[in-house]
Parts: sequence; structure tokens; C-alpha cells
Amino acid sequence: MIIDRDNGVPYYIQLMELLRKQIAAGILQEGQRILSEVEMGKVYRINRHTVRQAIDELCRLGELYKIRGRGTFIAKALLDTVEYQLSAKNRFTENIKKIGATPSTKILQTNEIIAPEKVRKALDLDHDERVYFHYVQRSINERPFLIGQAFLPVKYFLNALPYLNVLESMSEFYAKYNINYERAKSTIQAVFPTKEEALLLDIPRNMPVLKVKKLMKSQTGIMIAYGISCYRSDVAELSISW
Amino acid sequence: MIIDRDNGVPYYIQLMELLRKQIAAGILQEGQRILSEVEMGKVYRINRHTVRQAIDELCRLGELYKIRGRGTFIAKALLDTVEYQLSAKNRFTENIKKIGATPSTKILQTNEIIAPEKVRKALDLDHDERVYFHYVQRSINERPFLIGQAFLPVKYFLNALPYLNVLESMSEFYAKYNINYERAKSTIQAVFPTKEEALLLDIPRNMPVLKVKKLMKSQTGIMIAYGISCYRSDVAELSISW
DNA sequence: ATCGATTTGTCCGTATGTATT
DNA sequence: AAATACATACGGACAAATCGA
Repeated sequence: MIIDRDNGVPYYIQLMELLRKQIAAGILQEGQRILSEVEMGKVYRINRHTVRQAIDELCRLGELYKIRGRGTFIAKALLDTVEYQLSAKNRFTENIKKIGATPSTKILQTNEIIAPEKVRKALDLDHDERVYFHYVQRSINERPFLIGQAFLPVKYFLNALPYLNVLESMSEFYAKYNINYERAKSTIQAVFPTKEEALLLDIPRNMPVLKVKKLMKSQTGIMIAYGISCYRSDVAELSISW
Repeated sequence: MIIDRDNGVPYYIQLMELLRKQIAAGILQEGQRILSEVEMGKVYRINRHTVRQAIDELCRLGELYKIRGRGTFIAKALLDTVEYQLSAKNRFTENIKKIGATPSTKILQTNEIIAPEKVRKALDLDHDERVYFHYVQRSINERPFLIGQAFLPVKYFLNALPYLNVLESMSEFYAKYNINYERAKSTIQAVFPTKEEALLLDIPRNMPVLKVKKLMKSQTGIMIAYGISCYRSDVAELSISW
């Protein structure tokens, strides 16, 4: 494999294709370090900056990632997409088991806070009203799939912290308080992740996420919870039925 | 405004922020050409390549765009997001009028084709079965919002071409054939657009789109239509209620 | 239709800074 | 502390696309 000097195709494009082929062929594997910029320049007889152009582009596409001082690495291969049913009552654990995969949940944070502006508006709370904040990372086959934040007004869920700390599913939780959350409204956007979201989902900043905001109401029309979830766009295919 | 040589912030980052401020302040306006790379280098006393780094990054973020031989231009300002109700029966025109904006539809193509693989599977059609293909671009206030492809089995919609060519809304169309499409299932993904999609939506290739696939069934359970729509992720916020 | 000026695209070379090992 | 690796920045050169004289 060598760079063709005369075919008019830019060297960096040729190098990109070359690296891609090596990844596809399994010569370069997930997590493996590739040659340094200088080394690769020597091997293919092109300037370091030209190598950088190719590598930068592949990083942008999420196929490589760089760590300053350490090197450039092959990004994780994509998973197959998972069709994930959104509904008024969506149970992550059940949904995933149904497709024969292994779900897991890591609780990142649970505490009681003053409702932030957006939550206050969504749930129509008074100033200074308190909510429980429940922050989880959910994975499929040990690979991060979504991160979810839930905001639950304290007034409806008294002394909930102990429960939230050991919680596996939200449905279970609502059942404890005899609350029916029959109706719900969700909005879905495609956005780029924050640094924290990218970290927790193990994706590059340039890979979009599906951001789902959900408002849940009881049968009587009281807004009882607000949630914001981020799904990995390379894995999640949200599904809705009517 | 000048580049600070000593604050440790990379020059190209400083230049990015500087350009952004000028855009935000309206000094640089939509579609306007900015200084050439060489000129900008002279003005801010930095190398052309450093200028390029800043400009490339802003292009990547969709704030600028370049045309070789002509120059670099300010990208179109983003619209406010539009909350767009997805439901079994979703009427674009009505939805948009409701929020006080002006909807418009451009029919890109209508014809009769042999059902492609994916459509055949989705609609459970026989080999070589024919479908009408209906391809539209829908805009809000003259700005592209979505492009939609619909596939309708010929056997359920005889002689539909004349209707499809002058169609404003799909609901109207179904009504003509006395078909109730009560039930539906949609899936939603965030993906990067193809070149054609990016062109029709007037977005850069690096801005994700919301891809919605929709399967419609009649009351009797017959699958009567399949559709694929691409929504601009910077404008569309899909909304679902239960 | 041609030519020249302008502008972005590609490529090379070198030097220095910063993070990691 | 030294070596290695990526990040930033400067310089120059030529190619390719565009536009106007």
C-alpha cells in the first residue's frame, strides 16, 4: 500500500481510505494505537501535516481518537442499532431483556435540590420548590446506551431518597407511591453532546445524541415528573406506536 | 479587537471567538463574504494557516461556509426551533399554521416504481409489486424544514399519480380513497445527511438530521403506506403525546 | 474566449509548546 | 529527566476554481 502521486486524489484522502481499509480488514483493531504522525509520515513519504489532515478528518468522523502525549487510537466499532420503544410507561430493563441483551444501570447521583428554572417551568412549580434529582447511566451489554435525569417534586414523593439510591426501574418507584403516570408528552431533538454527556456515553463530541425530554402526568392531570434523557445516536432507534 | 499573544489561548481559538462575536453583533451578516485568508492574516498578524484553522472549525460548526475560488461566507442564521407534533395523523400544513408560520410544500418527484427492497419488506409486498413514490420538500417561512418520501402500493391507490402531482396534504389524499390510517408506528434516528439531503435541507453535511420512518396501517391492519422523512435537527423538535 | 488577479486547497518544511510515559 | 506524541504557529510553494477585464 502506497500513496499514488499522480492520480490526482489528495494524499490525505488516500491516507484516510488506507487507514479505513486497515480498520475494516481488522489489521487495526479497536483501542489499538496507530503509528505516530511522524512515523506515519516516514512510512508513506508524506509530510506530518498531511498525515494530520487525514487523522483529523477520521477523528471528526468518529473512527479515530487522539490523546495528547499518548497517541492516536482506533475508535470502538459501532454497535448494531437497538430499536427502543418510547411510550408513556417505558421500562428500560424490560425493553432490553426482550431483545435478548443485558441491561444494566449505574446511578450517578441522587439528591434533593431546588428545582432549576427549566424544571420549575415544566412542572409548574413555585419558586424555591424542591425536587429529587435522579441521574443514571444505562448500558446494554456493558456499553453505555443512555443517560437520564429525572426531576421529581418532593411534595409528591416524600422521603424518596433511600428508594432512589437503590432503584432499578422508575415504574417500581412510582408504584411505591401509588401514582399512576398514564399520560406523558415527549419531545425529541438531535443535538451534539456536552463534554460530560460525551464522556458518560463514551462517544466523541461530534457524534449527535437523541435528546428526549419527557413530562409525565398523573391520571388527574398533575405533572408529577420531568425527565431529560440522552441516547447514543449510533445505537438508539427510538420507536413510537399509536 | 486584537489577538492576545500572552493569555495562553490559542490564536485560532481567539480568532474563532472574534468572528463569532462579529456575527452575533451583526457586523457580519448572513451570506456576506468575510476577509480572505491572506487579508485576515494581515489584519490580525497571524499566519494564513492559523486563520484557516479558525475558519475550518467554524465551517465544521456550520457558522461559515467556503467556496473555492470565491471566498468564505457567513452561514444562514439558525431559526428558532419548531415543536412539531408527531402523531398517527400528522398534517404539516395545519401544524405549522397553528404556530403562526407559513408552510409551503414543493413536490420534488412523483412517479410509479417497483418497490425497493426496504419498502417491500416494510409493507410486506410481493416481488415486483409497484408503488407510487412521492417525494416532497416542506418549508417553514421559505426555509427548508423537512424532506419526505412516501411509498404507496399501487394496488390500494389506483390511478393516484394525477392526485399526487397537485397534492398539498397527505390526509386529503387518503380521504379520496376512503382509507383510514388510524394506526401507525414510527422510528426516529439521528443521522448525518446524504449529500442530496444536505442540499435539499440547505444544511452542512456535518449537521445531523432526525430521520423518521413511518409505517401506516388501516383500521383493518393492512399496511398501506411507508414513509421516510428527514427533519433539520437545528429547527425541528419532534413532539409526541400519549 | 482568454488572461490575469484573487481565493481557497493541498503539500512541504521547521520550530516550539504541552502532556504523557 | 529524557524521550515520545500531539498541538500550535510560522514560513513558502503551487494547484484549482472563480471572476472580471
